[in-house]
Amino acid sequence: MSAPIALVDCNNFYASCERLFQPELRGKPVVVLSNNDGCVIARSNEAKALGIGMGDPWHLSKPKFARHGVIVRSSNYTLYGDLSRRVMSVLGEFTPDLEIYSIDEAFLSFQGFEGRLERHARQLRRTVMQWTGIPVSVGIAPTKTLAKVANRTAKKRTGSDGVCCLMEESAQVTALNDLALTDLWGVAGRMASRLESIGIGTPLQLRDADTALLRERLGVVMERMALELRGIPCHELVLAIPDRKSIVASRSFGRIVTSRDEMLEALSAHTERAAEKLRRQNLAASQLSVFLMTNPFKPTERQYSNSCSMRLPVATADTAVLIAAAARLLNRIWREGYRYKKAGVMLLDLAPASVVQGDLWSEPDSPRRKDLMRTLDQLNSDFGRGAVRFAATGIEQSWKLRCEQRSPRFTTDWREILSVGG
DNA sequence: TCTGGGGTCCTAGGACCC
DNA sequence: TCTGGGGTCCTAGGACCC
Repeated sequence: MSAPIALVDCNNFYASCERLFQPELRGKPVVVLSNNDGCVIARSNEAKALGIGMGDPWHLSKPKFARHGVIVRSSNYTLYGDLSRRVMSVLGEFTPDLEIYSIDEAFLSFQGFEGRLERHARQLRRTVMQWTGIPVSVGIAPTKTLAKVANRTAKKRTGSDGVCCLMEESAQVTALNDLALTDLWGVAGRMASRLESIGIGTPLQLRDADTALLRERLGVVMERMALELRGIPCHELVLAIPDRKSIVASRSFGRIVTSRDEMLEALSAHTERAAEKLRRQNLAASQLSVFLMTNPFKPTERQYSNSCSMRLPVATADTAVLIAAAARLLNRIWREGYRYKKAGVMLLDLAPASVVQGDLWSEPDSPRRKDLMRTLDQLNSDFGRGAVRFAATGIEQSWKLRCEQRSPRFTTDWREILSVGG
């Protein structure tokens, strides 16, 4: 039997956070809205009971909310982030083997607590409530996928005291029988349709399906899913926090954007935020991508969406360089005459900045350096001295890493962009 | 008028090399 | 003149998650 894994999940996390500081919200339907107050991203149990769905657009739901006295809050991510850290630190008191999976969820190893798993879970639950005021549910099972099922069952079953243990096969069958395919962690609408098309209509049927067939028809993900449902772990706890592989900064516009200048301003702001995140995590990016789009919810309007990415000549976390590159990319995909609703910047191909040591400046005659200097001169003439100065800093820090890891092809990409830009 | 933002993993297919 | 096939790397796109 595999070691027990517990999934601790905060109940209606954002709504619970709002309640913490406004006790008068307790017992009432509460929803939290997304950026720009666009749509519902969290609901208290009372709000769920009213049939309010995740992602419901606020502007369509307003009358209903008014009718039922639903209390509405704009989101406050600083608050949620802070409370999340507090909850996680309490969980850390219970075990060092902790994987923080998302802002409101963590997987814990319960190894060593066999025989008193539920008692241990109840104590954990009480402690988190006492120390942070946030209610959590705990699901225990031999695999992560089953722990997800257990957590869901704990939330749903009345009288479960917020804890559900699915270490026994019979208990697993009972719980799985209560679920639809799309209740499983990793199965959404499209995959459910594909499963149904090969005769698998329930979680139990998926568990018992032929794994070779699953792999052949649907890929390795569903094969693992079946194994996990049988209690055979395919996903281990990830105890060390891995470096990010990409960083995104994007926003829907509060009001429609139609001019290139305004778009550039927005993208510059996004790039700045992304670069800040990058530096905070001590990383550098080698690739940058920019995207923009009109409002897809308005089918009567002419639609346009596009994206463009480029490999940077060096890995950098420098705001000026990244903004200069983003401006170049915008020139490529900008089309006049559309009503833009959203835009963003993505940083990719990230590497630890601390590994990056440079010796470019000690090799004054290196052809790569000359290549780069021409590029920088061009940047300089386009974006002013600042760009070059900052770019030089970036190169100094990252040249060696680039040379070791990449072919020199990137220089042509970079110059191609420079020569095409408008 | 008004529909979020930030991530990960897997796969297929093309480029390239030998 | 004949004109193969396997391995690897990279990218774009799909699907999913919170």
